[in-house]
Amino acid sequence: MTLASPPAPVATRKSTLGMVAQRAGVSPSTVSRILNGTARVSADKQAAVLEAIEALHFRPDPAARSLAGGRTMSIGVLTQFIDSPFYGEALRGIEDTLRDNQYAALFVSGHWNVVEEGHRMALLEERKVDGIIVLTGKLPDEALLDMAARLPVVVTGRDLNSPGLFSIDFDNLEGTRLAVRHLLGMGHQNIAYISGPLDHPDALQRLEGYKLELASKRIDMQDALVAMGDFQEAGGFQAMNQLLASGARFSAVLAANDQMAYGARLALGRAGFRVPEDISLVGFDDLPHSAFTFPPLTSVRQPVYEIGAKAAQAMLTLLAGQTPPPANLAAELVVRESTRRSMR
Amino acid sequence: MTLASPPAPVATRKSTLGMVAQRAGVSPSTVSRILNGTARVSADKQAAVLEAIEALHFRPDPAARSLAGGRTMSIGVLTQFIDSPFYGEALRGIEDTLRDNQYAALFVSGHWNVVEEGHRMALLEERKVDGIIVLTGKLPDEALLDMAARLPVVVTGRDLNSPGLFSIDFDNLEGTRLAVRHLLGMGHQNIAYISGPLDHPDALQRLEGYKLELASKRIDMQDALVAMGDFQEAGGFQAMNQLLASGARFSAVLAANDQMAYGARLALGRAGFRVPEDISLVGFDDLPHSAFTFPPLTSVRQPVYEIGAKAAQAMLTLLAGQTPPPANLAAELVVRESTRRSMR
DNA sequence: TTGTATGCGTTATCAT
DNA sequence: ATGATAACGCATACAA
Repeated sequence: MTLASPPAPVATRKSTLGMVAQRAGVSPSTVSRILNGTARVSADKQAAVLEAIEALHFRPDPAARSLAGGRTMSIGVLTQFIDSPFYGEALRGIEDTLRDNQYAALFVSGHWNVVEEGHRMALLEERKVDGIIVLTGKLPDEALLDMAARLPVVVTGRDLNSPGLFSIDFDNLEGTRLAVRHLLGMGHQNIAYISGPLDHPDALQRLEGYKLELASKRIDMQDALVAMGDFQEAGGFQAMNQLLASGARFSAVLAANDQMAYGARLALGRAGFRVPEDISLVGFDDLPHSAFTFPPLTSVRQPVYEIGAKAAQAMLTLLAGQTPPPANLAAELVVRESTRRSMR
Repeated sequence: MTLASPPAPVATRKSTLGMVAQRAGVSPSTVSRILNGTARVSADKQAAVLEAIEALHFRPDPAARSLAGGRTMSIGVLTQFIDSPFYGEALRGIEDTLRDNQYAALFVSGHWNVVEEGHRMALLEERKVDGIIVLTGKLPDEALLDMAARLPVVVTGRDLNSPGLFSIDFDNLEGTRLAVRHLLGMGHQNIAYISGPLDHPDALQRLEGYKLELASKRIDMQDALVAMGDFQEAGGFQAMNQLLASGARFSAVLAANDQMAYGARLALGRAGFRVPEDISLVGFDDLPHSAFTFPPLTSVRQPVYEIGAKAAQAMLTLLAGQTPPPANLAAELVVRESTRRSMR
């Protein structure tokens, strides 16, 4: 070992932990400890290292960390469609929160397909993410529990807790109840319902809320008033046409999501019905767009951005070895101009 | 070296390249070579290794690869808002294409803010992505060129090519020209325009197209017919109100994107104007939703998913050391029901 | 064509 | 509290 090495030129190439150690006159381990808060170090060394990090613009290499068994500072996020209008806001909430904490998000899409979701989860694990946030999806609870045994997991859309697994449920059931109550309160006795595909957890819960609220008011649900959609505009359009063609009587329509409500609104217009003069219409999700449809759509609002942010926060808490506080984000009804008192 | 090792238990823990080599009876380097196609190996060894990989379910560790200076098999994607309705489809195109080629996408958001975009680019480089796809944004060309010197870069929204840099431009200018031509052809002489924010590249190009088409038909542009929006519904709404309040005469409105067109349509409706009977309305982007507004919106369509897919393909080509073929995705006008012949 | 040896940047184990 | 040292899993120069 040569005694006198030339004074370290400031960050010629990419600086490493070793270079920081050298410049601060400490061992690499000490630098690592300071970086990770793994152990206490004396104040003076701490200062020297911090100075060196600053001077060399040092940033730990995620790959090296990963290899050495440390944190990768990245969180996997299993979403269903990267361009989902609904979950999109949640992604933003997650991204913002993680970024503020030096974590990077690795987004993958499961396309509402169990097999694909499984593959993506495996990919995330392979990539050694520090934790996984699952936005709803169709994975069986066991799969999540199983994953949670190895990695912190936060999941939305279910009520399922265990050590290492934290869930934030959507208020789907209460959401549709709110909507039905609103319509009932305005004198609508016959409320049609456009459901999402029933193999979809959100769809199931929302339909349940519709039934429950009706039942609680002692109104019997008419099968002829329920049509199936696909959670897209096209499905809402078709479902509405079907409802119209069936000859069933109704003065209001509740769609299981806003996109289907948009489609239904078009079908209604085409058939010569005015909204809300002839038929009242309510959506679910309160997409940003819903305040600007014609007429603006009454819709059930879920604080999706906040849910994403809370999910990310919960993940950080889990990562810190603590238990996140239960998160309950209530749905609320945003009344706009697509609903009015029944004239019948 | 012991002669008889117990028959390798199939993938007890995570299998490594070393384990594959051992099982196949070759050296680790040979396995690596086969994995990367770095050199030719004899057919028999090749087969043995492939068999072992299969049997052990071996998947190379991205972190280790990265550390050793190899590919990370991940591509950074700089988008502006992870939940953008417009670019969302491009993200899907990118994701699909990359996934089919064993690459993972690392999405980051720049929020149309040069500084933030710079930070995100740095983050991507830190994470040792193999290449970066930039969806438009405000980064100066030099920044991209600079990055391209170190990493393959594919960028949308500009016309800028150099070794290691491939660009796919949107057809913004021709897009608005198409829309104006359509309106002109229907007898509309006074066409109002709702522009996006002018510090936004897309907005600038689209406005230019509007001006150019008008000029080419020897119609002089009236400043009073141009209002500024923010590329969101709210901005379109306000801009439309402003246009209405100004007392300017026009029989058609062209909005620089669909979201503003939605807002404009609401403002029009509120003011008692019918679309298209009183005023024709054209949007830009042809978001999936536009086929279902009331009335369905005539809009300029850009094949966004395809652009995303092409960008990803171009990246793969670049990664393979080749030059991607020039990609020209033409815009087209989708005529729906928000436009009709002028009655004046 | 194939194998050996070395290093990538960090964390963890074990000393001290 | 701090330092030396050994992995982590892979790619690659070098040797054969």
